[in-house]
Amino acid sequence: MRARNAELTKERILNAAERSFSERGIDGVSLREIAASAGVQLALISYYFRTKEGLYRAVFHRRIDPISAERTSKLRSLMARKNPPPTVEEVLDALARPWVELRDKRGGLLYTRLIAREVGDPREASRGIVRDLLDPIAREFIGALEKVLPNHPKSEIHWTYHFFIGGLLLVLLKQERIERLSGRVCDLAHGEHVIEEIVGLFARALRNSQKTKKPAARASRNPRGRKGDETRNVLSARRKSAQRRADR
Amino acid sequence: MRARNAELTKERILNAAERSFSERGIDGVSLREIAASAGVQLALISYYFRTKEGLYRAVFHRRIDPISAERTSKLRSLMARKNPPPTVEEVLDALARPWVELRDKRGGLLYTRLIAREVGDPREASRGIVRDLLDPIAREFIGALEKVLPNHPKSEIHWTYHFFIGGLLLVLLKQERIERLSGRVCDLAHGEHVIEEIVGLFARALRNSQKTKKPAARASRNPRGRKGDETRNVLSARRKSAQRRADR
DNA sequence: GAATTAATTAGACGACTGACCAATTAGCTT
DNA sequence: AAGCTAATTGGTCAGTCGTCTAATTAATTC
Repeated sequence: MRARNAELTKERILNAAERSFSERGIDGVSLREIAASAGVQLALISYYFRTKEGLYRAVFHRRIDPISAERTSKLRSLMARKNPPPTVEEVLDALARPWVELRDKRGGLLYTRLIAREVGDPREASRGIVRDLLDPIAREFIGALEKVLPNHPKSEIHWTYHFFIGGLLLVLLKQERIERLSGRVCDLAHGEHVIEEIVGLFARALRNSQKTKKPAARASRNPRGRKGDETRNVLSARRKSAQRRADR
Repeated sequence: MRARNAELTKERILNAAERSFSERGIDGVSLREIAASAGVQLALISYYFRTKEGLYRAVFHRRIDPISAERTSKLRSLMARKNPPPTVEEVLDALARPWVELRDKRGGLLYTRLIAREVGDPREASRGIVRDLLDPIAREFIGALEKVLPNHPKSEIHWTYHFFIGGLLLVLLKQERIERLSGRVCDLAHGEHVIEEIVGLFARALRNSQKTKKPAARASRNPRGRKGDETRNVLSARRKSAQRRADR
């Protein structure tokens, strides 16, 4: 007889479900498998989560709140800072870091994969998980990027945001493949390194954009719109480890 | 009675399968659904493709060969050109264009989504479709980027390649979401525009990298390793429509 | 310590799954 | 016109699916 502890039982089910769903998708797993690997009776899943989709949603909700909270609190305190003003690197860092660091925690990789899988699922729209849980974050970060880069056209900010997320998701998802292709040149194991690479690349792209919001409007200073003086110098305000690879 | 035409029947099955698989994944679809939407008897699927996975693989093989061929032929003729030498933009363009243009053809979006889905599937390793069909392309393009950017460290090239693919896949996959979030600021409908944005962004990032392969080795000309003189000026060799947005 | 409630068990339901088979039909060759 | 083979049909197979119900057990309350 199992010890009667509802919370523990739910946790066991959620853990097993998270693993199974992230490994084989919502349709690739049966509730019987989940129940078995959780060491729990099949009917307990229905008892606690009603349906299979209910369980699936519960897996998401368990983890999404802490991450979202960390992300937005990080971003808000960052954007509130006046001196020195927040940099592009810092905004992108606040966007990538919670994901990457979650990956390195126990079970975190599973959840990262689960999110990537849900994002890639054409049926996700009907579930609305992405829309409800991730859209608010997207809006907030896009808004922050627009504030940090006031002269960049809106469209470019949006494009960059989605390229960034896509790149991050793929890298977190296809770790083995990237290592295989790169001959271990890319160091996927250390999250700090991943953050450094992706933040660096996208910050560079944004900084060196030739486009400006209104082509002729504010053309007084910095006429070609590249290498904005004020955004460039705050590189010194970067995070600890980000410096170690800034050769010369 | 159906007209007896084996090729046509196979095509009908493959078309229906491509649609269903891309919409709901390999586990989200039953062979009966595919047979029904193809207007074909269930047993004909087994007859032509043996198993469900056999059908799945056939869907990939039907389309991957033309794309791979187009991509590599484009890339090879590009890399063979001496004067002017190939640019980063052109290499990235040859990488993105076949995908984007396929999307705009009949049924192409379905296949694009199918690939994204397979790439995101944790079980894809066991099938080996990505490894067999996409790894060769990846190696070739990474090699080309290394040739075009001889002073960039290998790792940066690799990272950039994967970020590029990830960004491209996500954008092609989540078209509706991006339009929703951007308030129609991003124009996903025109493939040319998508290519322009992603190629521009990543080329900018690569061009403005501060890193060099061997910090002090080949430091004769272009000592700071940024804004390579020769790569910068060939911007005029860019593709037709790429110019239309190069404001000022 | 009996009553009440929450947690857990065991089992069954109809529906659906992929695979397979033998029988039948149409088109081609000779 | 007959023979042969490829193409197509209708149906069956053993399993598995998610969900539900009724019975049983443990913990809590009065």
